[in-house]
Amino acid sequence: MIGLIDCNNFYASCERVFNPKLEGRPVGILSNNDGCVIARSNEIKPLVPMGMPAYQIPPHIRKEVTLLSSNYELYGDMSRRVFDTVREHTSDLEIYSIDEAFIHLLGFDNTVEYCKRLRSIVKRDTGIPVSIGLSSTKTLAKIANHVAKKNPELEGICWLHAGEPRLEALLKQLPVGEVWGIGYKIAQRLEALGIKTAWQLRQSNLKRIRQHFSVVLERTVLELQGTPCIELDDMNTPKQNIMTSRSFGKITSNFYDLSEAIRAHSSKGAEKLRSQQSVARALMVFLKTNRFRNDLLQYNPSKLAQLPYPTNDTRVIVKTAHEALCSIFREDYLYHKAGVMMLDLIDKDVEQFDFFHAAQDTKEQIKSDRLMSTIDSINKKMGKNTIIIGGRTVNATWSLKRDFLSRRYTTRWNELLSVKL
DNA sequence: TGGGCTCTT
DNA sequence: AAGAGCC
Repeated sequence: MIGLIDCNNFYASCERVFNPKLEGRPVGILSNNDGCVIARSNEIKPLVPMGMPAYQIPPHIRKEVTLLSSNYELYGDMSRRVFDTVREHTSDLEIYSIDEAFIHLLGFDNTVEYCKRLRSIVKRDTGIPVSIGLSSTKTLAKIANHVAKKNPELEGICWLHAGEPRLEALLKQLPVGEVWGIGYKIAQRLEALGIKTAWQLRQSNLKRIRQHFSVVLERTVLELQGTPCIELDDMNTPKQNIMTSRSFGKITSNFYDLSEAIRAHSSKGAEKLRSQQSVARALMVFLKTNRFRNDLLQYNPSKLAQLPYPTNDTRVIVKTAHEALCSIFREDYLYHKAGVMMLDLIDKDVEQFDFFHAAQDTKEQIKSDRLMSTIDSINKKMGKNTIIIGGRTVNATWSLKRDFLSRRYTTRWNELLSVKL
């Protein structure tokens, strides 16, 4: 049996752990640059739709709600705490996202009781409320989780047996677009074919689905029928691409703003490569103007650049990215976003023995590795950006807008929660 | 009016 | 490369 543990309103719940005044209040968390609402407490859900740009919230509602900038350092650490706690009580944990994990359980009689206990332990030890959906496949466990959240009398746990009559009734009133893996586009196309509910999808002809759509949807149908066929990557599976990008707090046409942003992004990309023991053979630098500003000229260039040899050396990557930037920069535009993608990644150890790519002098390679791992370990110990390559302006004009940021209560000594006695 | 990833066609 | 998905 598969269980899906999902943290309730995760970002809002994290904020509430350290600021109990937010309990019972409508709380929304904003995307980077305080752009749009990406997470909501239950109380704000009827007032502000998911994804609404903050500036579009009507003033009379804005007055009533608390909006916070996203504090990923806090959410990331709270996520780790939640799943460390879960891991103490289950053997098989597959983390799926910052706030969700699948667990594999034997279907013993008191599974529901067991999950209730787990849920209260997580709440006690981390302050985060979770719900658990149980069923025979991941897709059905997702639906069970949804049911658990919507029906408070279930106390956060819902077990859906693949064969039970209740399941049919439930799937019949579940719009097809709410099934995991079915987004807006596919839902539209399914509805055009007369498939409007999860039940109709479950009963539909596999061959027909395969013909009209893809194996992905075929697997979803099988999962709805109770046949598990969706495998997730292990958390340690190295990424195939690594992207680092940000939109700017303010649009800019200043080359030095852009070159600083690209330096920071490519440097971060190199760090990410090293953390998964990969090297890149190529990278791509891109710039974007603000597509919502019809009054401004649009320009969205990108430049693919080969690295001189497969590498994760910050110095080489920053230099290559800078040259790519120079080749696409035009000064007559106002840029809104810049980023760097690491491409064509291979495992570092494979690369070292790869005759065709052994293009770099071995001594230089060893020196580079030692320098990079020294930088990484100092940054790990002393805080990120303790050592950086090249300069960096604090509060650069391109940096993020985060006007409503809470403290990083769990990861910074100088931002700990203070209590007055 | 986000950022970062995967998969399939 | 484009287009779909997820959170």
